[in-house]
Amino acid sequence: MLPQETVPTCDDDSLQLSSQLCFATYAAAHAFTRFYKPLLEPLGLTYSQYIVMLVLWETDNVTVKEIGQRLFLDSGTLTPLLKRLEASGVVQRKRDAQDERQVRISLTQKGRDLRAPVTAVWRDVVCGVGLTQDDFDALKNQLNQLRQTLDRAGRRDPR
Amino acid sequence: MLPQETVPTCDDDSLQLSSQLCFATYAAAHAFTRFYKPLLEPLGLTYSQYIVMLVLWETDNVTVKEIGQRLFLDSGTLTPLLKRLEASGVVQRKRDAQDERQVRISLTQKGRDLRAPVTAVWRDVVCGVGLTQDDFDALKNQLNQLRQTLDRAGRRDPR
DNA sequence: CAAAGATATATTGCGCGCAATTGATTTGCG
DNA sequence: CGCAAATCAATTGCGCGCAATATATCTTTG
Repeated sequence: MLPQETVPTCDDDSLQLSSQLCFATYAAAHAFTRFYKPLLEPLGLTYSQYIVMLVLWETDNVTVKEIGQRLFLDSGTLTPLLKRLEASGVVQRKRDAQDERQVRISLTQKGRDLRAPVTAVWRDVVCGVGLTQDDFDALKNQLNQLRQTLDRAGRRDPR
Repeated sequence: MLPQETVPTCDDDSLQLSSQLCFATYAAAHAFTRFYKPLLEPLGLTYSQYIVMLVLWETDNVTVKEIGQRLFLDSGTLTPLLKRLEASGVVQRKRDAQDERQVRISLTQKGRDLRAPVTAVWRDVVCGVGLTQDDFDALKNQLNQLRQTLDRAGRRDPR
């Protein structure tokens, strides 16, 4: 008998909640935001704002578009979010002088100062997930791979 | 040297987007809903409505609370969602005669008829994720485990 | 049986995600 | 150059998630 690629079964029973990889992903993602919420709240950040700040701590003075590409979010999500971050004083929004279509986002001192307490939060989360380094990385890589596959398969006619 | 549990590192570089398991989970979950959207749209369902229907196809005539427990959602999310499902004619909402606090959700014929086309959608998704049965199940189980760990760790003083 | 507490759903308010559209700016092409 | 197409951000509209609160109903307890 030849070794064969076993594709997940598609019989009738498979349409159960417990069989759904999508639901496991969905539920785990929401569990993460629930877990983060009380930790980020004292810092005045939501989970989505937190991942935007991660981008800025890595690369300051980026455009809205660049943030969107890294986070897979669009301007409809980012514009109001960034305005809230600006209102709370952690970032500054400014039209690019060279290309006035773009808006560049830069950290304020208050924004830079948030990095240390957020690092502490992140330590809590790492402990909270209760995984070894290897399992942590393996799971992360599988999910990144899955996202990429889904997004590529999702574009119609990907020639 | 003793074998030791390797906890994920917490040095300064770890606070990068690419190191974040939470972001990988978050992004994969949104990729799933993006992938599902054009497939479910012709059936008049959103992704969230889809997972509610999964519950109902497994167990008809359940209370809002039971749906919430299975999906980790509360009444603030479910009540308006179920009203929309009722408005589109796929479910019926009715106060329980024995306990008037409860609202029981049951499928209409139109709701039962949706099961077949949704099974077809699910086949598309299974192919879209491009995983073998084993990888699919393993990833699903790890995510379920992760969700459980996060939710348990999240409750303060879990005595 | 009445009051107190527990339970189930509904409502309100806020912050996302995202599709679709708009407006401003820049680029590309004849 | 001049105008059409492309690009970027903002806006609008809708459907979640979820905390906090409100309301109605049931249960428990004295």
